[in-house]
Amino acid sequence: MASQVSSGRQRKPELVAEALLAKIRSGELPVGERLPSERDLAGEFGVSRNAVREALAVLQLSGNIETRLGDGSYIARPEGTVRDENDAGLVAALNINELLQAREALELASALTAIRRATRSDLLKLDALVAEMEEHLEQDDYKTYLATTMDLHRAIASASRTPLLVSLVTELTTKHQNHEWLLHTRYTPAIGAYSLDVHQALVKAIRDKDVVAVYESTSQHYHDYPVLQG
Amino acid sequence: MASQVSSGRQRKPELVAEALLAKIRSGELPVGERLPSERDLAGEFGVSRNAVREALAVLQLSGNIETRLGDGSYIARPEGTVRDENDAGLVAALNINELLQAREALELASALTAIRRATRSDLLKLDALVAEMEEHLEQDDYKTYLATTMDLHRAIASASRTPLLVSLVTELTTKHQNHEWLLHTRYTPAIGAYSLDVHQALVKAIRDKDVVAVYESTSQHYHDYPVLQG
DNA sequence: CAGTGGTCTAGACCACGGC
DNA sequence: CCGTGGTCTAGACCACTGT
Repeated sequence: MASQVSSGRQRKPELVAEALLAKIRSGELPVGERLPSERDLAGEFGVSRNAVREALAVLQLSGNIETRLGDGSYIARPEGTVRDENDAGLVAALNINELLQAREALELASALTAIRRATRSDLLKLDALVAEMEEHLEQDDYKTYLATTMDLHRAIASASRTPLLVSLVTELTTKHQNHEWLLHTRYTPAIGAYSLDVHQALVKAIRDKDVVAVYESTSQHYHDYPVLQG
Repeated sequence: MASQVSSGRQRKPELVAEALLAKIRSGELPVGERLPSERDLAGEFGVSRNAVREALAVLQLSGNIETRLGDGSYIARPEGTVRDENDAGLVAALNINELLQAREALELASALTAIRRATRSDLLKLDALVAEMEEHLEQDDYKTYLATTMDLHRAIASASRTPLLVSLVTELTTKHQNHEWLLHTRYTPAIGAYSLDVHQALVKAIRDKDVVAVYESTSQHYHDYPVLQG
């Protein structure tokens, strides 16, 4: 029955879901009301029970109905407020302090996750970056030193094998690098040496799988970060 | 044919998915290899094509295979290896396994940061949510229990006072809830009790400012998460 | 008990891709 | 062209819930 509706490019389940949603919106199906059985709905809409079930599954996901096994489906709420989150502007909206807080938290997560997931080659890469930082510092090339520091943090994120962390840390460090306030930070040999020390400790802590040491070195890193507070 | 397999309590699609996953892990199906057609797989496993399709849908969501219309399905990667490309899309682009990894890392960061920043009222709110979880569990209302669990994780993120973490954890838990139906989480009283235990330990660890305990309870939480493919 | 949702089947038709 | 995945159907059996 219900000969193939060839015209519509929309799938049957979607059409059914929208029809039911319309009835909910119009008040024809008030909250708490019990829906007809799946078999009845199939007959009413001229589709198979499978199509009806898929439509109901969608409405369940959006929280519009609630289904009870052996009983029936009930209207849960008149209009599901659908969450349409977009993380595009998420990072962009952060101010300086929030960005620093975010970096601290995310790099802590990266390092702790890297403890469990880093491969030997990951660790070697971290060693190489620390060595590179050391060289830049010896040549008083603070600018390159800073850039390599960012590379290190991105490498740690990579070692965590967590795609979202890689994306976020990359985005945050890049934004960090691009901000002019970073250029205002005055690196002296003493500050540089201290910074290197903290990063060496961080890498060592990851290799030693020392959770507490990772936590402390990360806290240290940001607590002493050369930036205006407030 | 293939009369009702009454033995297994597991659904056919899951059995098929696990069988295919085993072949992938064993190397019998190397990366890039093309799977037999859905019709052939149905014959091979003695199930209907629908069951095969549902199994393949799960493997697609977890990123193990890639399906091309009119062509076939191909092995995308052997296991939790990462996909390189794109930084756009971010959260939206994550599959289930990556989403779980991201949640673990971010919630670890939230909890650890909350150790330093949570106020007394934050802690009281966490207690309240744990108590609520306890009640839902006593009533065997696993669905509401799960929802409250997500609330708890969001509350912990709030307690970290880190805007980006709040946004991300909210987004991830919401997306997770929408995918829950595919995970076919089978909550039993034993699993529920264990889960509650882990969450209670987490909140206690935050209050005690016990870094190691936070790390361990978070690891525990996700290590034992009821989901296909560890 | 009868009715409901949960699952699975066998078969059909379509649109698309490669040969 | 043929085979593939994408969709839908009609019907079946099961486990559960309400009365």
